[in-house]
Formats: sequence, structure tokens, C-alpha cells
Amino acid sequence: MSKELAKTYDPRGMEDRIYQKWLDKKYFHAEVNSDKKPFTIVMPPPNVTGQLHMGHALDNTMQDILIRYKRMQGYEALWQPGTDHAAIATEVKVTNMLKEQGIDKHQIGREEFLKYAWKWKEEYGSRIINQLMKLGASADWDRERFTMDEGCSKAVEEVFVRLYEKGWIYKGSRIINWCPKCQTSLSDAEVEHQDQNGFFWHIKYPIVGEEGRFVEIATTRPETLLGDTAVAVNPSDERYQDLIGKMLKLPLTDREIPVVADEYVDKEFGTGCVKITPAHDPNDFEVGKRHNLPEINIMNDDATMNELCGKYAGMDRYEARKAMVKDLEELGLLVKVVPHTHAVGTHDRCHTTVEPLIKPQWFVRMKEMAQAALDVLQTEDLNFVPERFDKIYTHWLENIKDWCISRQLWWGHRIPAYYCQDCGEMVVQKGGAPQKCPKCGGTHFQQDEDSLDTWFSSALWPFSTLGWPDKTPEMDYFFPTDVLVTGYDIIFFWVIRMVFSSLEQTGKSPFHHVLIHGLVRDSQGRKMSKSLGNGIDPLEIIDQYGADALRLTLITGNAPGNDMRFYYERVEASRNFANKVWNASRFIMMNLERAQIPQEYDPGALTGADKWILAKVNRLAREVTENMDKYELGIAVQKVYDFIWEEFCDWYIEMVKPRLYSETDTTKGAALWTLKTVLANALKLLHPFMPFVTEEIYCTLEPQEESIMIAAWPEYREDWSFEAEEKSVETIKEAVRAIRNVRSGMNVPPSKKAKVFVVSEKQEIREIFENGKVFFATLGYASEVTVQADKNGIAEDAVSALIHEAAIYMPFAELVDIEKEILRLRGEEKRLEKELARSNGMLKNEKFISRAPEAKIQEEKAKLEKYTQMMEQVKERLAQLNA
RNA sequence: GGGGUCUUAGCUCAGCUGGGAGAGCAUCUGCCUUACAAGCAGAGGGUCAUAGGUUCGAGCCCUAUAGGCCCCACCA
Repeated sequence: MSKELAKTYDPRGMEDRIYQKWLDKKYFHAEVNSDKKPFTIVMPPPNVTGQLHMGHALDNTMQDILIRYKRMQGYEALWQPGTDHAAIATEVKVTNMLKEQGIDKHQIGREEFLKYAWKWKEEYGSRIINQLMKLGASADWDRERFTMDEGCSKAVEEVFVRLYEKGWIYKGSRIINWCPKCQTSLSDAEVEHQDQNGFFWHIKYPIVGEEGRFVEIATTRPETLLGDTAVAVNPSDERYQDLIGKMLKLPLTDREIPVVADEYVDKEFGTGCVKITPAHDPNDFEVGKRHNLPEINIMNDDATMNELCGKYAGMDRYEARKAMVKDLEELGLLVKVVPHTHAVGTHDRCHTTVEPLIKPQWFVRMKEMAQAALDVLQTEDLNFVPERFDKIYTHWLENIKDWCISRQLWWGHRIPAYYCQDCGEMVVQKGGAPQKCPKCGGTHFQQDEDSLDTWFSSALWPFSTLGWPDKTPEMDYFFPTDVLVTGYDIIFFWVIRMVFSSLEQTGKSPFHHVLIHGLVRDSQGRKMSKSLGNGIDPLEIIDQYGADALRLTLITGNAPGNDMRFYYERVEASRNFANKVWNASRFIMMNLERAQIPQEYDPGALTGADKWILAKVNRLAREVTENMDKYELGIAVQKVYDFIWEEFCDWYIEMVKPRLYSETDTTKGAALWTLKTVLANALKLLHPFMPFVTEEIYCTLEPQEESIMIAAWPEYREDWSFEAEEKSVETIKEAVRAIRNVRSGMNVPPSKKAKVFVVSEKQEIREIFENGKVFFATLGYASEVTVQADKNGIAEDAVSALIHEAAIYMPFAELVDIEKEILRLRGEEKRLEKELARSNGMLKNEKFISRAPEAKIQEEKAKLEKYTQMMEQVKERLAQLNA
């Protein structure tokens, strides 16, 4: 570490060097340690395919801030990191990579494909981790996990088998969301509804046996007509009473289908007649079940029409639509086409329109676990920050359907179900295929081809990473975790599933708090996306401005749960702040080098200014701590920022300069001690937010210290509370501002002129101003501040003198805005009157006296006394001011 | 259709339990003052969406209205 700070702040090189030092010193590592209280955050595992984007940067900065804060407070702080195998994302990526090499995944087969996939993971999987390191993330990398590593896979099997044995995992043929492009089933959460412009095709279905009579249906998907097995009307629809039970001729086919009555049909919508296609629509599927209708699948897995479709077989669903509409028109069965927008389900990853299909899939029964997850929110064990996300969580759980967990992918946890090759018996068990079939004794088994939804393993992440299902010291010590930090977009996918999985498997909520943040948008408020090309690469920002500046930008001025916009101007402002801290520190260290400073805190040696800034930094410590504990990171850092720049740099350092430059000033040592002490404290409070620059400065300022990371978080100190000095310096600041205004020839508003009201007991000070031709009314009320000095500096001297002297002789001045003060006091008077009336009333109320608990009565009496006293003070003050 | 959220300075946003209307950027004025021009000292600029209500007092609480955004939802 260099002894001296470089002349200008330059994060380049510095950050990597410091990070390497932290790694070498093992500061990020957390151990089971009975002497300390644990604090645990589990990192949302980024996809192995991922590249660091602004969302990651925000999410991980927030976590890093909390972890660093708690670590400094003396907790054994574990930030458990890892990556997610990201089933579909990775499979698609590897498939495409192979395609580029001319390899088709189906030709090489599952085994071979997985080899490529693992190789890909080994090669690129650590990329995102390295990027997180650039950000300064102090995660315990020694404990890095992967959702498909041995331990996590074991946890997955354990949970699967447990739920299966409980009867909560079942295999069934249901209508599911199918992505024709990715060729896999999807859960409801993976389907996004997008409004699309389409049409309503009104089609006539001839009634059998009644020549010339038709039923007119309206559909948005004419191509599914070939799968129709009924037409439904509402049972109370008078128009169609006589049709119920009759048969219709299904156009373009030679099939006949019945008219059924079902409440599902809305009389008001469309024609009131709905074609029912149980195999290709979730609602129709339900209707079909109720009426025992056959399910006719007319599509292949890639959403082309299958062999049941005659001349349309092989056509894509949209081509078939065109062709069939044309044919219907020629048959005279097409009544009209009406433009219509409707919500269409699309795959959230590839945006292909999903096709509802009936397929055998695996499901998790949700009823009981959802209820447990709802119940836990009523306890203190689970809290959302901000609270409004309670509702989103609750709403989703109340309407949850069984979770489709099987995917037709290779990259993932393969379902531990094995089928006997001889008799077809299914065995679900841990640890691989069974030796012998329990039914027929056969020894040849075939494992289920499907793999699990990637979120199945993510749902176990808070405990699988700590060694579950084994009984590990880590589980005992670090679990449940303290806070989960994530974006609101992932509550359904992940947060809820972690909660119910953990409740079911461990009996505990996986975390006590869920801190929700919003999205990072571009400067125009749009989502950053690859397709728009408006993404800003956090790594480029780090390269240009430093990780500290990026972190500060992401945290400042943003409330939990709210989206934010990202601007380069904001990054620059952050970088400028880092530079400010840098230079203030440089100034302080330059002065420290030239003088002896007292090592100990000697309150007697301190001047008023010293006490003022100490009181300020003391208050700051308390406020920052309070806000950190409320997860108000933006407010916390704003307070540090304001303190350092506006109080410490703009005022205290300026006030103290005359003392530093003087050869004779006896308070110089106190000034140096104060500068150093306040800087050290401010750096500690800033460290969680800007770890690198604070480390660099701190280690130079305190050469005997190893790192700011292991320094103790500043606590509030009673002996650093100097209220009188604080008040006085604030007054001086007002006075100085007024003088500066006058001096610079500014037009000072009358309101401000009238507000300068200085009381001084020190003859010397009065003389300074009078000699400097700055007129101050002492012990009185001045209607204006007059500066008669020429422009060459007498007034400036007076200002310096005022700052300097005032900072020494305390208490000294009081500044009052009379009119506002009077108004305030009158309001206060009224409030007190009301309180007094209330207290008096209660105490005179016999029922209250006889029935209320003694403590309550005492409390009320104390209030009465307090308010009476306050009232006296207010009246006295009002009388003073009015005079 | 249900739910959430927002509307505060030219722009982007803070404003935590009701009492001072704020920050950054932008604009204007004066300064290269030996920590910092990535800076210093100042200034201008807001009926806190609208209309009511509660309160001594409302950006904040209540009701309604208008507009924006988001999420959920099976209307074919």
C-alpha cells in the first residue's frame, strides 16, 4: 500500500489490486462461529449463460452493502454465492453453438449433448462470477455452488422423492403450455400474455337433419376447428334452447359433433356459441371433461398440423388457418371476419406463441404448500420490503394452480422415475435406477426422459447450498437466512417457490426479509434489452468510472421496489463524489504529516467547531444505521454524501484552515485530531457503498490498520452529542451566507436581510465586525446586514474571522427567523392546548380514573405535566419575540 | 375484469410516523482562493395532477376525477 495518495482519484488498477488483497486475506469467508451472531444472505444465482447486466449490478450491490455493513457490525456475515444451470437458456445456447459447428443435437443424442453442455459450463460458467468480482462483491467464493453440482442434485432428488411419496408429485395428462420452438412444456409463470391484433372468424356449422339451418360460432383460431368435439351454449340462453343435444356437421370434415350446454359460455360475447376444442384450449379442456367429450389432438409438437388433418397435414398452424378460412369461404360457411385484439400466451424466453397441448407431464400439487406459504406471511418470519409486495405474493398464491415441473430438455435434473422394461412398472427413488422391479423382478430400467423445471432446484437454493438434506453445521448456524434481495419480476418464479419449499422441507421460512428492488431502465425509461440495443454494460461503466461510482449511482435516489433510470450524468456525479472524498482525504493527510497530533480524545481541547462536526458525524452514524436497518440504502448513502460534501468539506475543513496554517494556535492539535477522527468515521460509514476508495484512503490514513473491511462500524456515542455547539455553528453558517450575499453585491431578498439576528457575548467578536465594517447588532435585532467594505477583501476577512472565531468561542450566536418562528410557535401552542384539553378531560373523567390501569393514568398525568411545561416555554418565547 | 403503482423545479427522482418543499443534472452570475475546475461562492426556477374532506396545520391521511406505467386474469 502506498504511503501517500496519488494526486488525482483514479479507480483504474486500484480496484483490482484491492480486491485481490481482500481475496488473499480471506475477508469474505464466513465460518460457523459460536462467538458471533450469524448474518446470512444467499445470492440469487445468476445463469451460467449470463453476462453481468445492470439488474445484476443493482441486485448484488445491494447485497454487498448489507453484507459489508453487518460484517463491520461484528456479525459472522455469510454471502452464499453460486450459479444456476438455467435449463432452457443454456440448452438453447449450446444447441445453437453446436448448430454453428454443423452438429445436430438429436443426432448426437442426450449423453453426447450433455458432454458438450458441461464443457460449455466449465468454459463460460465462471465468467459471470468474475464480473461480479469487478463490482466488489464480497461473497464467500470458497462456498460457491452450482444448481447441478452433486450436493444440490442430491437435494433435488430428496425433495422430489419426498413429495412423490407424499402424493404431491404426480404424473398426469393435462393440457399444458407448449412452446413449439423450444419443444418443451412450460409452467404458467413462464407464459407471458401479449395483446395481439387478430380477427374473429364467424363460421356456420350446419345442423344435422335441418337443411339450411346453421349455428354461427365465432373463433380467433379457425385452424383448431378440426379438433372440435362440440359446440357449447349457455344453458340459460333462450336463443339456443332447442339446439341443446342436437348434432352439427363439422365443416371440412365428415364428423358430427353435439351441442352442449355449459355455464362457461358468456351469452353476451361473440355469438353466444363456442366451438369446443378440448385438445387445444385450456377452457375447452375443462368443458370437455365435464361433458365427456373426446380430445382430438390435431397438431405435432412443432405446431404443424398432424396426419389427422387430411389436406392440411404438415402445414404450419398459421398456413393452415389461411387455407382453411379460404376453403370455408368457398363453401359459403364463412359469415364474416371482424378485427379483434386479444391476449395471446407467449413463451417469456423466445416469445413464440405457446400452443396448449395435452401431454403427459409431472406436476406438483400446490394446495397445501401454498396455504403454508400464505400463513407464514402472517407471522414475523417473513416480511416484504416494501410491504406492498405482500399483496402480489398473496394474490398469486391464492390463485395458484398445480405446478408443471417436467421439461422436455436434456440439460437439467433428470426426473428420478424409472420404468421397468419388462412390465412397465414405475419406480421413483433416490440414487439411481433400482436393481430389481418390485412387481415382476425385471432388471432392466429406463429412466424418465424428462428433466425438471430449472426453478425446481432454485427453489431449494437457500438450504441446498448449506448442505441440506445432510445435517450440516452450516444449516444449524446460517439457516434460516436473514434477507433475500431480488427484483419484483422474480417473485412468482422464485421467491414464492423458495418459501413453500423451505417450509415443507425444513419447517422454516428461508429468510426473514425479502428486499425487493425495481428494474434498471435506460434514460428514456425503457427496459434495457438486447433487441432494443439500449443496454448499458456495467463493465464498461466500471472500466470508465470505477465500481464505486457505479455502485453509488445504482443506490442513490432510489427507494425500495421502484424502477430507476440510468444516466451517464448520474455516474459522473458519483465519480465526482469519489474524487471529492479523495481530495479531502489528501488535504487532511498532508496536514497530518506536518504536525504531531494527540492520539487521545480530549474533550477539553476541542473548540466549538470541533464539537459541532463530531456531533454531526455522531448523528450521522445513528441515522445511517437506522436507515440501513430499514433497508433504506438510498437514504443512508444520501446522508453520508451530504455530510461529507456539505458539512465536512464545505464548512469544517474551511473553518479549520486558519488553525492549521497558524504556527501558534494552541488548538491546532485538536483540529488535526478531529479531522482525522471524523474522516475515519465517515469512511467507515461510506465503506459498504464505495468499498474500494474507502479502503484505499483508510489504509493510508491508518497505516497500522489492515483493512477498513474489518474495522468496527461507528456506534452512536453519548459523549459526542454537543447540542449547543451544533446550534451555534448552524447559526454562524446562516450569518456567513448573509454576509457573502451582501459582499458579492447580490440582491438579498428582504426576508433574508431581516433574519440575521446575532447575539454575542464576546466583546472581541463584536469588535472584529465593527472594525471590519460589518455591522452586526449585538443583543438585538438587525433589520439588515450592511457591508461597507470594499471589494478587496475586508468583508472576506470578516467572514473568515467570523467562521474562525465563532468556531472557537461558543456558545455565541443565535439566528432566528422571527415571523416563521412565531407562526410555528402559534401552531405549537394550539397543538398543546388540544393535548392539554384531552389530558385534562381524561383525568377528570370518572370512568377513566376508575377503570383504566394505573400505569395508563400515570402516563396521562406525566403527559399533562410535560405539556404544561412546554406550554409555559412556548408562551414565554412568544412574548419575547413579540416584544 | 381484478390488483398494484405513479403524477413534486426544464430533465430524472428523493421526501421514512402530518409541522423547513429538497437532491443530482441543466440554466444564469462571480471566481484557475496553495485538497479538489471531476472544483468554490451564489442565484433563478415548483398552486407537490385536479376537486372535495379530516386537522390548529396536508406533498404525506380519506373520497372522487383525469392521465401514465406495471402485474395478474380462460372471455372463445
